[in-house]
Amino acid sequence: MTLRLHNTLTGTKDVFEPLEAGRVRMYTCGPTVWNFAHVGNLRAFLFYDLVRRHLRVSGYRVTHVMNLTDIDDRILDQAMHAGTTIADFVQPYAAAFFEDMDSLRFERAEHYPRATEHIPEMVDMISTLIEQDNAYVADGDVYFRITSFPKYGALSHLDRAGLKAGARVATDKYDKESVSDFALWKKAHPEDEKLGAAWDAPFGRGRPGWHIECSAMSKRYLGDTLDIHAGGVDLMFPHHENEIAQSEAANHKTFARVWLHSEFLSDATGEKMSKSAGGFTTLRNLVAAGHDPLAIRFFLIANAHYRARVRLSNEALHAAGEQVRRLREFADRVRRTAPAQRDDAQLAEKTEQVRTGYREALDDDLNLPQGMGLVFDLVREANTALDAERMGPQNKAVLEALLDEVDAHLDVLRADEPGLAEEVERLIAEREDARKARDFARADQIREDLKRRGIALEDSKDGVRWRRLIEGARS
RNA sequence: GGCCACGUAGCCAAGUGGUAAGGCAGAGGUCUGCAAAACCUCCAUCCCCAGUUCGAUUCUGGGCGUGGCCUCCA
Repeated sequence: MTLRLHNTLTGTKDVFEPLEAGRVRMYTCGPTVWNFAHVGNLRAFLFYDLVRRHLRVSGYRVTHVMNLTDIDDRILDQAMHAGTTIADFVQPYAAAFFEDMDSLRFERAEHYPRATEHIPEMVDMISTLIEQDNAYVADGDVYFRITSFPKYGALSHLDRAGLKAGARVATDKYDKESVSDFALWKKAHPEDEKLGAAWDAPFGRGRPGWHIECSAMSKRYLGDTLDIHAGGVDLMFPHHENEIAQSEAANHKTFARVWLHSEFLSDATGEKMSKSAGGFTTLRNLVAAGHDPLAIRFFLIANAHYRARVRLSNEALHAAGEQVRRLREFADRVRRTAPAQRDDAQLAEKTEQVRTGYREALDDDLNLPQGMGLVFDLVREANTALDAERMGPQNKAVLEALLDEVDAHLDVLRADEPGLAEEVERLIAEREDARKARDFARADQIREDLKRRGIALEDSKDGVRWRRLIEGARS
């Protein structure tokens, strides 16, 4: 099994090999906590989650760093309007971010550094860049001198000419040597003091520019060279390009060996979802609309490949919910069915086939959608075998192992409410008595009552089963 | 204007130089006290045109369409 990942730097799927055997250093661009994360943001974050899970499945020890940007122009603006400090303004959104992460079952990263807690590291790096003439001070601001870094543009494949053509920004706003030079440090304004957004530095009091935090914090937690750096495609330019310039100029080492970029989520109209454009949907919105967070998780990581654009729609979300339901139903059935005497050779072969194919799909640039196609194919065949009572002990063991492997990525199968309400069991028993007495009216009434409370009952030859209805799938 | 993706059934979507996974939705059926679940059957010549090839949805060129980046942005 060799893992291949699509590296933006080379534009091809390359065999992944970390610098240090068995260990992966990964940095991923996290949220700017000026608002709730929207589903598009979450897609990128969930992509990081998939990467880290698969690395771990592949046997690597992963050190994953995901930053929280808690200072930038938007935060400054908002805090000003709210009449608070940036720290106070950001707090609820940072908390909301972690709540969203939890309800979507992100696996926690090892570090979540915040920009404002790493000012000294940034100041150090900026000082180095100034000493080396990679940066210059202009009227209290500090800029990175792009002409000092010839490789600039290698990641996004933009050349200087293209940059100039695209430079439609108000260029006279700053004292930059060149329009494409970017800010490392911004001079403090009087308002910044009130917002708690100014720090001392040898080159003058001020606040950090956006890009420097990632360079400084990744160095602090992961060293000069990262194995993997990931983010959304919109971060490729200029953010990641600037990170490379800063880090490589300062450290004289390759910054990141593999760059992974996930595609956008578009809204119903097919356009990119973005906070600044206004029309965006948060996880809270979707949950309020009746979608299960795990259906959303499934939709975002398993419905389409991470490098394909995805359009958010109720129908697609519903489909994802059904798929999760089907998988859970199946996993549950395998678990609770007593194995037959003998194993079924055909089922054994199929399971092994799917298991191999699934691994290969994931190793091929994390093609989870393809892997799921195989899994659902097996679900059907295995259900047939279960119907015919052909699942033997070995079959069962391998099936369960496969489901565990799949859930190592998906994480939608494990239940989060282990202790089943005793009351439900009691009502089921009561309904069974009613059925035996052929009092179907009473039996149906109990089933209806439970359904209204979000619990479905199913009669099977192995007895009555109950399950929680997925939100939104209630009818 | 520059650079770059994508266009597969009602919807979502994977994929391959040799006549297209999977899921949702829909139709019919088996099973069942009813229902649910499960299973079975049905449901696409892969945007258009030209070229390369024995053969292209898959390669090349052109066209049309959609979208992204070039500016804060996952």
